[in-house]
Amino acid sequence: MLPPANCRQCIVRRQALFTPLSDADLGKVQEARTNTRCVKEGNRFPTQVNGNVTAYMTVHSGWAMRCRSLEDGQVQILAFLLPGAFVDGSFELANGDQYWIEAITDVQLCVFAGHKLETHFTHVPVLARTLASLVQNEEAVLMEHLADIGRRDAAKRIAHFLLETYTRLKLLGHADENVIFFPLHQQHIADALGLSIEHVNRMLRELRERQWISIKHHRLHMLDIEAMSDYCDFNAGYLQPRPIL
Amino acid sequence: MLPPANCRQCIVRRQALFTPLSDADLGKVQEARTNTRCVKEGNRFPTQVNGNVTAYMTVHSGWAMRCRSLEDGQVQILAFLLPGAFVDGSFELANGDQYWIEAITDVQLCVFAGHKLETHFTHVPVLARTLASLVQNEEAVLMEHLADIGRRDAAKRIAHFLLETYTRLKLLGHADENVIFFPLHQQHIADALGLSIEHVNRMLRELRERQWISIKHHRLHMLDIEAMSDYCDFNAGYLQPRPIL
DNA sequence: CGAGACATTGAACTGAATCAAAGCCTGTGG
DNA sequence: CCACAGGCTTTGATTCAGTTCAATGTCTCG
Repeated sequence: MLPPANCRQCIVRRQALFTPLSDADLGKVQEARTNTRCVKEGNRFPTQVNGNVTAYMTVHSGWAMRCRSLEDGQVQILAFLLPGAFVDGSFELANGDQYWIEAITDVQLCVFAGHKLETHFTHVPVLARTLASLVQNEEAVLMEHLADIGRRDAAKRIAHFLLETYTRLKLLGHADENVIFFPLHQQHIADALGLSIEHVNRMLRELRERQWISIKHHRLHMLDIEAMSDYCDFNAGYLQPRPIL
Repeated sequence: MLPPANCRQCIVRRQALFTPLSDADLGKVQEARTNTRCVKEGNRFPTQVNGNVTAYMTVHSGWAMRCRSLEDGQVQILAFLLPGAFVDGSFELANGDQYWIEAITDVQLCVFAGHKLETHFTHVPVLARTLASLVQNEEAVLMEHLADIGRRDAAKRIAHFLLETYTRLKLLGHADENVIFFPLHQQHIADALGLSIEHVNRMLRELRERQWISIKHHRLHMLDIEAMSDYCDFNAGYLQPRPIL
């Protein structure tokens, strides 16, 4: 799915950084968008485009992940980025060896020239305020993951993760009839939740045998959201975007 | 340590939200500060003061923690708040049963009227931009905790946590000669790192026997930062505040 | 048809939890 | 000045959730 030439027509805009912008302000933002770009499955997001430092990007379509590698070769997936995600790549730029962002499926990116967008943060106050809100929403997800990994057992952890992912996509309008597109392999789930791939497999079987989920051909089917939410204490509250004032 | 009546003289200001403000802008912020307040050890931060919703606070002195409780009674500590921390309490306000902020020592707070500060976010663009940067720095710490809990064993996890805490205080200018004030009990460490208190005890002994640390009378002494950093792959890069543009 | 990538299963092992007692301060009151 | 109560810390023994190791199965694609 290619991004349109004009940001005004963009379908992910309402979930992204540029939600509350007036038509005039949106025009300014459009100027900062230097280009669009496809990152192929398995590749890392660019930290530079055309020789310019490009700290800012929006995921227009596809799935990506923010990664951290430890010195013993293990990988921790810190977050999954879905359409609409606004990425400030400056952190990865500064710590490129240990942190990076990688495409899980092919990803369409809108790339913004760092210095141009920074200018807008000053001239369009609501933009900076929206950025802060977006980062806070991201933070809420991270905090819930922390509770997940720190205090829930493997089965609940996985159940919670699947419910969260389903709900995020639903809020983005990408779920129909309790089914979502789900490109993750068991290794991704293991790396995100701090488990071994074999144990993920066993626990997924458990959830399958309870008739709560079914995963086939990269489609995740949620068969009993209520029972599952109850089981792992999932409450979607933390996923609701907080109002931008 | 009481906050001064005038924000211009505040010693934590350089680490906090109001770092880059001009004298005039600082005056505006000062108006939004409705009062200061002491939260006693063990008590929760206020979500209301004088009947007003007070979503914003700065920790002027003392230690606090952001908590999440799960339905089975377990607690996950999501973050420790140190002097200079800027707190947007709106999330806790909306999810008060499950999320809250609690004082570990007596804490001096500066409290801001939500609506007044929001106004300044619009009129003083750099303020909103700074907020976004602060939240991003917080996020970096959270991400590192995720890697910590997800992929490091208990001993490394604790070593990493102690190094992080020491470094954060050092960056704030609160460390002298490899010693910091350290009010945490073993239960706090357990709840932050997803371990049992007994295991925390055993692993602390291990670190003590290696002559890496010593904890006495609420003082943490770092005896061999180099060896310990090496052991647990600690790299302070993620703690450096990112530049506010 | 064969190769490679991913998923699945089983058995043995282990890091950390749990359960159960002591030990050790610190402050309080007789 | 001593006793003792309560909150933390320490230690040991046992158990268990989750890892590791080792195959085997299955799907897809050239």
